[in-house]
Parts: sequence; C-alpha cells; structure tokens
Amino acid sequence: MKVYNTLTKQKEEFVPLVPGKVSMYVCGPTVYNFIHIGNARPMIVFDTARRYMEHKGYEVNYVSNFTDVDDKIIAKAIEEGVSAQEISERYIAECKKDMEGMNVKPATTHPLATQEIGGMIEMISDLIEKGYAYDVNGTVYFRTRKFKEYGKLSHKNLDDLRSGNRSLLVTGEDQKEDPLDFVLWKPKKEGEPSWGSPWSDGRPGWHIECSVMAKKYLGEEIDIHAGGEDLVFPHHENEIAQSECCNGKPFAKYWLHNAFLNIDNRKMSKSLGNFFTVREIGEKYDLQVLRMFMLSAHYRSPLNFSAELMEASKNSLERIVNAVSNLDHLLGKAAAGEMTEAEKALLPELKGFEAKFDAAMDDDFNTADAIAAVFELVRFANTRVEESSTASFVQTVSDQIVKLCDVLGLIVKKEEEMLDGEIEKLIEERQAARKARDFKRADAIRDELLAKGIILEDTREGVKWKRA
RNA sequence: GGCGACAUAGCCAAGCGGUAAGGCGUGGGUCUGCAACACCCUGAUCACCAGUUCAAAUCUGGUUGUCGCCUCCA
Repeated sequence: MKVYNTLTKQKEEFVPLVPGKVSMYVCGPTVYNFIHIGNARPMIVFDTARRYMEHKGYEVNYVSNFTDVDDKIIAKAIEEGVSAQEISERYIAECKKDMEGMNVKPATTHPLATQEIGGMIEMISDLIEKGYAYDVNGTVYFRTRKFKEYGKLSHKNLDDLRSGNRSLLVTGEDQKEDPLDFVLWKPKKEGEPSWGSPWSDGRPGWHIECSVMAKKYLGEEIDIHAGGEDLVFPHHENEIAQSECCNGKPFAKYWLHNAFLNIDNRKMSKSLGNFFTVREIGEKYDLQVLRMFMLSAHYRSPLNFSAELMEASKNSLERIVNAVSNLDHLLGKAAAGEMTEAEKALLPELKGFEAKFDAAMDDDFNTADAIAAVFELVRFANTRVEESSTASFVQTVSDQIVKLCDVLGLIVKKEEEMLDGEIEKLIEERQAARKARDFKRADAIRDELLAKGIILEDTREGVKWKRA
C-alpha cells in the first residue's frame, strides 16, 4: 500500500511502526456549530482509509479529537448566554449524529481538549525546561528559531515566511522574540473558561492540544497524522515542532492531507453565502449520497460541490443499491445447492473486481478508481446472475458487492422492512386487477402507493417495491 | 511578494511512457399493458506551443487559465 506523504511530497510504501498495527490521528472539528460539508470531507475520506486498512487486516487505533475550547465557542456561548461547555457538548452530540448518518465509524478514542489540560501543562513545562519555549507575563510562546527543522512539513523556510508576509510582523505581539513564535498558553480574558498553570490562569493554544492527545492515546511516534490541507501550516508544522522537541523523536511517519471542498469553484465561506451544513444536506438527501459524492474524486484533488453533482451521485449510488436489491430478490427464487460448473468458471472474473478494487485503494486510497471497480462488478451481477442461477452463486456475488461497498462505508443493502398489512393488501389487489387486465384500477393503486412513498416495480420475477 | 496544486468527453472522474476506465446525463433500441429496474448501442486525439523518444494525456521547457497556502479555517 502506498500513501502520499506531505512531508516528503511523494507516494511512499506504507510500513507501520508495529507490524499489523496502525496508529492514526485525525484532527477533528472545533465544535461551535453544526459541522459543515467541508468538515465532512476529512471525516469521510480518512474513515474510508481506516476501513480499507482494516479490510487489509490492520488493527487501527484511530484517534480524532474535538476541540472544545476556542474563541469561536466562547463567542457563541456569550451570544447565547450559556456556558462554553454547554455549546461544545451540544455540538459534539450533533456532530456524532451527522457522523452516524454519513456512516463514519466512531474513533477508537475521541479525546476532548478540555479533558487533557494537565498533559498540556506538562508538555509546555517540558518545552520550557528544554529551552524551546518561554514565558512572557503569563503567555508562553514556542521558540521557533530553536527548532531547526521548522518548516519541513509545509516546505517553507523561516526567512521566506518573514519576508513574504506582512501581517506576521504586525500582529502587535511585540513581546514575542520572533514573529513566527506561536502561543502555547495564554492568560484568560474576563469571563473565559480557564485553568490554573505555573504561568497564568488561562487556556492552552490550539496546537498543543493535538500534540498532547496524540502522545497520550497513540504514543510519541505515530504512523499517520491526517487532516485538511489548510492545517499543514501552521497547525501541523507547529505540532511537529512541539512533539519532536519534547519527545526527541520523529512525531508522525506519514502526513496525509485532503484537499478542500469548494462550492461553485469558490472556497466555502459564510461571507460568500455558499455555506452548507451536513444537517442541511441531510434534509434533502440520504447522507450516503454525500459520502458517495465525497468518494467520487481522489481525496487530494479539490472537489466542487453542486446540486447537480449530488443528483448524479444519488443516481449512481442507486445503481448499486438496485443491483443488490435485484440479487436479493433472485435469491428468494434461486435453486439451492452447489454452484454449476459454468458459475464456478465465472468466479475468477468475480475475484478480479476485488483485486482491481484493492489495487486502486493500495494506490493512495484511489476511491474513484475503486468505485469504478464496484460498477464493473455491478454490471457483472446485472448480466451474469439470472433467474436460473443457484442460490450459492447469487449469494456470492451479492456478498462481494456488499463487502466492497462496506470498505467504502457505503450502505447498499436495505434492511428488510415489513409492509403494513394495508399496503400489502393493495399490492395484492393491484395484481388481481392486472390479471383481469383492469389497468386503470392497477395504475390507480400504484399511484396511491406512490403517494405514500412506495415505489412498485414489475419485474420478471414479480412485484418489487421500495421506498422513495 | 514567497510557496504550491491543477487543466482529460455535456457534467463528474481514473490514467503516471505503449496508443483514452467508470459513473451521471443525452439520443436510439430490447424487455414490459404502461412506468420503473436491467441490458445493448451512442461520445474525447487529453488547455496551448515547442522539445525528448521508435512511442507522450503521461517526461522537459515555455505560454495561458483556475485554485490553494502564507491569518481562525477541514
């Protein structure tokens, strides 16, 4: 398996620190509102990466934090006149609902920044002791000049950063030794949540959280650290500085970053008014459709969001769902017993789709190509499985589709739902009407059911139904 | 100003030196009482210009265009 490593700007063969195990940290959202569809991209793509690694037999320790102390949370709390904790707890709960809808597996651990303050104070103290940080009137800064590898992830050098940029030099923080130094701990302002520390009553800087939580739950060296590409600088760069200076060893072996999701080729932002929450999308579409959409492009390519593309994703997902549903239908009719020789002869071809799927995913999680393999498998199912197929064969083909889709986190097998007696009766009545060639009555019943959200399909194998 | 990414059919999107996957959509057809599902058929010389090579969408240089990071941000 190869992954693209931002650190080396190359695809590299993935070799875990401990054979068979993967430690993975993905930066999670700041919980001050419902998550937006941009937040959803890393959740979905890295969840898919995790599922694929599990599919390959790795035991994945997946950690993703919630940043639950932050300026925006505090601002929202003040706005609503409630505590910051109330805000963060509310939106963590909402976020988890959205994740469930998108079929994103819960992380092995979802640490909260506010529950890890002790560890942060410890790490900051350690950095001060080692000369990598300094306290100025209660604010602690990281001394970037002291870490000679600073910039290795974002491939910048400190001089470029200084000369090229205007705002860095005029932040008003002239108490810093260097404009590029960043905050590890800051004193509280009136009314803000705070914790006691050797330097001041205050709260941690954003970057220190992740260094501490990764260390606590995964160790000083981890396999994969992932997040949105905007986090490369400064967030991840700073994490590397903190962790490596503190621990004296490389932090993460592979750094993976997803590209942004755009709306109409523009970055999504509230000011542009092109801002969508996952919740809003969920009102219009099954969130499986959003997942399908996200996986339709490579995670390192910018992806443009639009209603048109959601419709296309909806239709293509439906193609897979239909195929599985058709197979299920055939299964009920299929003859029990061994596969025929002809069916056995098709097995290598069937296996070939999984091989193609794996090859695509092995290549830096190429989900677009992997989905193409699934569609080829679907075509195989639609053409090679027929009424006369044995149950064993139908089951094998169906299982194969469901298995690959499960790796992608796509739910394609519908739960069996019992029809209401009333609806069942209507279907029977319609069948009777059709038999009597009373199509007017038959269509009327079909329309009636449609109004209730039940779609009927008259297949060669009998009447099928599905919910709209 | 510094750093970087991308440009493939109506739309989305693989491809990473050997002659263009897949999906959506369109049009035609088969099946069907009709509809839906499904199946078959239907579509590109890969932004432009040079160069390297027996061979380039794929490599090199240049041009144009789009976007991102450098500031909270997935």
